[in-house]
Amino acid sequence: MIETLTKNQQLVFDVLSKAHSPLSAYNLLDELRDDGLRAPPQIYRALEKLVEYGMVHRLDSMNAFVACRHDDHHHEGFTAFSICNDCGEVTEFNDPEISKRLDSWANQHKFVRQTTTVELRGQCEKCARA
Amino acid sequence: MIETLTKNQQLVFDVLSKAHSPLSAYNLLDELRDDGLRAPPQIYRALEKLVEYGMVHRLDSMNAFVACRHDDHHHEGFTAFSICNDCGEVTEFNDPEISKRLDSWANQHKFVRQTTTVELRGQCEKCARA
DNA sequence: GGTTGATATGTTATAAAGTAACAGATTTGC
DNA sequence: GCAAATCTGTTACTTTATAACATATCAACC
Repeated sequence: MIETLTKNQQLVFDVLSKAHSPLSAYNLLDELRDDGLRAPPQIYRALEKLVEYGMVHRLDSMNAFVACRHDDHHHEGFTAFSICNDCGEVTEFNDPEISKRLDSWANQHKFVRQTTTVELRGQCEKCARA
Repeated sequence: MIETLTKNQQLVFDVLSKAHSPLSAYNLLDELRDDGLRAPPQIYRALEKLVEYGMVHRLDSMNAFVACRHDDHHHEGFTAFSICNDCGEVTEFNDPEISKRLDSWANQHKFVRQTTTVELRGQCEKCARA
């Protein structure tokens, strides 16, 4: 299922795809001012759709956004992230065992899970060595 | 290790302890205006210490805070949360297997983990039935 | 091709969350 | 009792996010 992006969605997605670390909505706004995006709602609306399509992830622990690096967005379940506090490097991973344990906890407690946030903050290998 | 709280820390902690759902810094400010807390930094400074002591948790996915419900704060590792989007009920849990898998991922990728966010958003049992 | 309903866009204004910086008060350890 | 560290109060500001409303574009159907 490939989504057809609107102009603003495409602009936002392109900037995020080329970025080497997470960008805030206002970082995106700065990048895209010359392309005619002048106000926050234009950015937030594009982000909302991109997140819905699974093409962009929102990092709750830092109020910022990254393009999904998986070829296939829409992988079921959730995505976990490690985020380097020094260089901003973000790595996505998905451990089925963790997924299973969260499911199992939710089932036992009859909690209807809608979204899941898993974020590790710390230092990436390179920054830890430095 | 029992922390001695300062006046403002105690005020903030008391309000959080009595609350039935997460409170934002500004909710706390509203509650505590009559007690002499008039500006955001007073709240944020108290929260910072309380979080450091492990007595309060910050919920990244909603920019809000809850008092820790475990008798012993300072449990090693991290705490996972389920948060009801309807009623705000928060449950803390700690699955050692998840902890282990996250450790294992971090070790394999030489990622130095400093903090961990695990938050499930959805509906609690009661709200799911309604 | 024109009408209609849904979705996307542009804009202004404002709300909500968080921090910098500085002065003064209080506590702690010696 | 003094010095260092910590906590407090305050002003002003930055960053993040949304409400509300008007206009424009698109898709589908007759």
